[in-house]
Amino acid sequence: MLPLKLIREQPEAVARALATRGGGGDILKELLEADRQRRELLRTAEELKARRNRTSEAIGAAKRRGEDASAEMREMRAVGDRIRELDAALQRVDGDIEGLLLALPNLPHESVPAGATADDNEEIRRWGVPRALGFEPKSHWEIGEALGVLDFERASKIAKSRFVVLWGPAARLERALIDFMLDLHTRENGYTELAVPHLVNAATMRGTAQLPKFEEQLFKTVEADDNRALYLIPTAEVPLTALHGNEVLLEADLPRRYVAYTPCYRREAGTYGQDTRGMIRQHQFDKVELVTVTTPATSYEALESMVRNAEEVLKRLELPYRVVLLCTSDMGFAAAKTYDIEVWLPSQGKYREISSCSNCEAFQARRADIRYRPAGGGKAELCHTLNGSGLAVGRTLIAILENYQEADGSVVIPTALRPYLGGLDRITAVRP
RNA sequence: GGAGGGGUGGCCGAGUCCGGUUGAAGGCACCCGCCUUGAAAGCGGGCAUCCCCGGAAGGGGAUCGGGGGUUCGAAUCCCUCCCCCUCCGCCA
Repeated sequence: MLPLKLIREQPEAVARALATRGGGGDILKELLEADRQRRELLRTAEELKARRNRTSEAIGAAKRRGEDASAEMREMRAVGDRIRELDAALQRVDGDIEGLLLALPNLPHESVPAGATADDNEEIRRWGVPRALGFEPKSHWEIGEALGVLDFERASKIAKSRFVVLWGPAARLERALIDFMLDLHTRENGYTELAVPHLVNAATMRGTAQLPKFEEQLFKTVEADDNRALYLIPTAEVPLTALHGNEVLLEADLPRRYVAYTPCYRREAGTYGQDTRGMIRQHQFDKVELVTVTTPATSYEALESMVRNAEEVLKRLELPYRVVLLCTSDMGFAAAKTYDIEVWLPSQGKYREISSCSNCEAFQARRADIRYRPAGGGKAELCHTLNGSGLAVGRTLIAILENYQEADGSVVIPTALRPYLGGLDRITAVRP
């Protein structure tokens, strides 16, 4: 959410910034008009309330003196009715403004390249060299199905498409990846591990900006009273960021750096044609998520270190990747600046997203009310919130299957992971 | 699921029966000053948030879990919803 004051005071600048993300102009116009209306109503209502307060006090004083105040009381009854009308009108306008504000995306940081499509993203750096396989690389689903460790057929039987069952060594590999990532981030990168609810309420989803705009992407529980419905989290970013909602933290306690493993649930509405085979795009996938809550002065340093923390996972797994700075139109709704990390997938001959690290600045903090008290005391200020995958576990598993595939169809386990698999160094065929 | 208790400022905690100078006592924490070689203690003072008007000084409004109602006036009365705690039952 953007501050209304900023929109009121610098409408052209906001419009320009939003235009680079593709739109928002008409919403801005509506907002400015609604804001004008609101302030007019507010002034009138507050003048009447001031009068009522003064008179009521006088009535109280008169009554204590035993004097008659029925004329004033009659008058104030009429004033009260008028106030009620104005307040009702005000409430409608406030609701409109809230709805409009919730529909506006964050403003991009000045260092973000303006662009219309993903082609305008900027490659920042590459690490590692794709291994020369010496044979035609197979896709992860070909590898996995041949080994009997990825079972898409049975998954769609018991659920539907875009689910998978992992067998034996693949299931174990996934668990190993989770452990490996959590250990790295907690022991070496300074994050605190949390286990969080996978179902959250609507207010929480609003705080991180999944709602109201992206409801169709969420799985939701059915309740007799819809207001009490819960949503399956699409990422641990949601509970981790909302954790400090309606709190005032102390600057001395910042930054807060959290890591959590959770499954993520997404409807993937509108992606019917994309990545239909394999487990690139699933309704349920595992992810180890990093979240930082910090001060505005330190949030961009924090973004850089978060990307490095996520990259470290790929380095240790010896998977080639590149880091990409997303352009204005490719960023998520809440982000002011985003780096994607893309891992090499031999079967596709290209890099594919495996992590996304964003600084949301105060956008989520304003919605969720996450503030901090500055070290010297004084007014509480909004925090900046950041999130990043460290990493998407399912896609990491894919990357291992594809990058470590052998001519005989087996898959070598990356050295760093072997201690987490009881020394296992290779996946060979199982009988599902 | 049943029975009871409770939600007040950064925290603790009065006030709610009997509505009016209570934005709210007191304490803690915090900030400034005095005292002190320094610190502590002690003493004095300050200290909620948001919104609107205003260049500022300042003025006004709202907020005692949320929403609604009664009233000239509500932290206090009424309705409703939410959350937390204790006990019983059930249960991984």
